[in-house]
Amino acid sequence: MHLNPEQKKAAEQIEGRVLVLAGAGSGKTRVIIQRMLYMIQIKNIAPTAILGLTFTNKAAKEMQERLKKELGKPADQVFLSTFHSFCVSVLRADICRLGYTKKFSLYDEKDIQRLVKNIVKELALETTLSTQEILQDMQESRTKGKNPSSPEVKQVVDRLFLALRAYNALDFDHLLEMTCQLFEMHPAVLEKYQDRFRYISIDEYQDTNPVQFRLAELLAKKHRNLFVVGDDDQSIYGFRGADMQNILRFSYDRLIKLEQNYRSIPHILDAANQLIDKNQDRHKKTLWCDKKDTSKISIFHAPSEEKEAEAIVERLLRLITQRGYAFKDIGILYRSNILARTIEKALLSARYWKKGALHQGIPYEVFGGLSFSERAEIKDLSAYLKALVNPNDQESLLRIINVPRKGISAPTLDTLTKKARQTGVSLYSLFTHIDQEEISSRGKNGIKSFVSLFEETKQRLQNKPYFPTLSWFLEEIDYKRAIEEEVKSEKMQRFKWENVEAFLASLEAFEQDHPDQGLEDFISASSLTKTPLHRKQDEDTVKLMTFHSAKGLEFTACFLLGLEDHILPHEKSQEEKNYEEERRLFYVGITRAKQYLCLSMAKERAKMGKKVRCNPSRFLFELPKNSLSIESHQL
DNA sequence: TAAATCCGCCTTTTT
DNA sequence: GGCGGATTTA
Repeated sequence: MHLNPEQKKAAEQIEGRVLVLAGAGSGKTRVIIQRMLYMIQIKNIAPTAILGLTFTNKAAKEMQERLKKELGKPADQVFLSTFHSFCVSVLRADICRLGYTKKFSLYDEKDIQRLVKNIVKELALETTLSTQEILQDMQESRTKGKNPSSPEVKQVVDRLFLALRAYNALDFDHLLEMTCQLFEMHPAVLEKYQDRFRYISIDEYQDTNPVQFRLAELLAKKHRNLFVVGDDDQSIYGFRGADMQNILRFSYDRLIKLEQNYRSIPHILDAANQLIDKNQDRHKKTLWCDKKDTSKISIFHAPSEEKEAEAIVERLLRLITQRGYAFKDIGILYRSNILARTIEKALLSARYWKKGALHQGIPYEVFGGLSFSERAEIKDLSAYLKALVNPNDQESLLRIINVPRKGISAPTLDTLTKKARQTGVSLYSLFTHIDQEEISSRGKNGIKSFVSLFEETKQRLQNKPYFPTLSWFLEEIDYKRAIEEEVKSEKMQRFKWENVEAFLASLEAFEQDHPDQGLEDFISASSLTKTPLHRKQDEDTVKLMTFHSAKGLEFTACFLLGLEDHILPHEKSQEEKNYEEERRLFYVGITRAKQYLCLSMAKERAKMGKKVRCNPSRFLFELPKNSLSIESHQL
């Protein structure tokens, strides 16, 4: 692997605090991999002393694979994972010091929302804040590591934490918070990790929030070897608590800028550079390349969103027929998911010739929407497992106690949960002595049959493998029939059942790959990743996704659509006068393209069922005219 | 308890 | 315009 001089500097700077500002397409993953190789092969550093933190599973997996290709088996000893998975493994070992047990459950945002809703209802707060606003305030105060803005919200947060503790459950933010707490309250534990991971690197550092910052600083405090890579110009997760100041004010011993771009042609880079230069709050850098292709960026204005979509499809087909591109070389990107609708329709009805035959429908995949672990049936299955592993997990228990339906009504459950809270007894232990409760006999019978099956399943789960027990359990509760009764369309039933099978298959695969790990490890691994654990190959399809999900990817050809004021910058961002992040978002979109980039907008667009007139995005006027080729929407 | 209707939402969302 | 969640109704 050849490195340019700047990349080489970065790869060979092993000691101290190093900040690498890596522009889009500047080969930063290559640098991280080379650096690890250099440490292990040249500097004789033990692979186990290296920790690499990333934000996505995809990035972690890619790094592990690339490292393995170069290094072989020792690559497995390098600890490469997401912040969250790293925290899970720390907490599994030592969370007992914080009053939890290692079989804790993980709650996702939806679970927390439900829980908070109930808490708000129960507290009957005298406040004008909606549950939504409370959630938002809570979220913000937590990621920023400060106090909520009102006493009511504080009350809700306190209550939420009490509930989570009683249920032996954590949410995603908690994983980070608790790990920090553990390290701060138990220096010996921290020191164990400091001494093990003497060399730490963090990817996409511009996306760290204050808690992640704290965590990284704690880990690196003793040996001071912290290597962070990022691009402040690509910080687009501010709305989730990411704090750009972390990268802008990182105190470094050495700063290295990677500005040579290996991805895009000159006009695309010119446009990107000139656009982002309008931002004030940034480390100044300018991307350059040595490519000679002088093609310009296409741009057109269509009379309607339908016409815009058709015009994109037409251009897309030209790329295929005239330039020999494959579908998978093409990305269609937009600000928000709703914008996918119109373009999908146009892709479905497109007709084209391929290998002498007339085809209808361009193959495509839409990214985003409900991820695997968020689908109702998958949430049911993991709720079963969570409750089996951790019977204190009241939320999971409530989710599945009446699935499939067995006559346990909401009021019955309300009575029981209230009693559980007041007496400090877990809901499940009330279930096991249900005869003593005053509830309907139908409810009693339902709960009794649930408890006996549950107990038997727990017995069977004492022994590995778990997979046959789960299959047996699903047969027992006749989950397939429950799905069939729940949803009408046959297509949907099939889809859901396939998901169930995929989940079972992933349990089986996990057990084979990790024979020494427990069921709780499988559950957290599967709730920390969006896709089922085994993934299909990259198919030859056009990819549709938001600017946000496109970060880190590249396409030979890119279409950015809906570039209208109110969409980009989004109207809700305008209220906060926060244009800079929106500009970065556009920058991320532009820099995804290697050879061909097409920008488009429509004069009118449906908004909540009504057509409204739209103006071109103000950002378009910031691009160099010389780099644009203004076209009619009709070719 | 389950079906029917009504209401309010609608930016992005690595984990 | 379309979806999920909550509330009302049978």
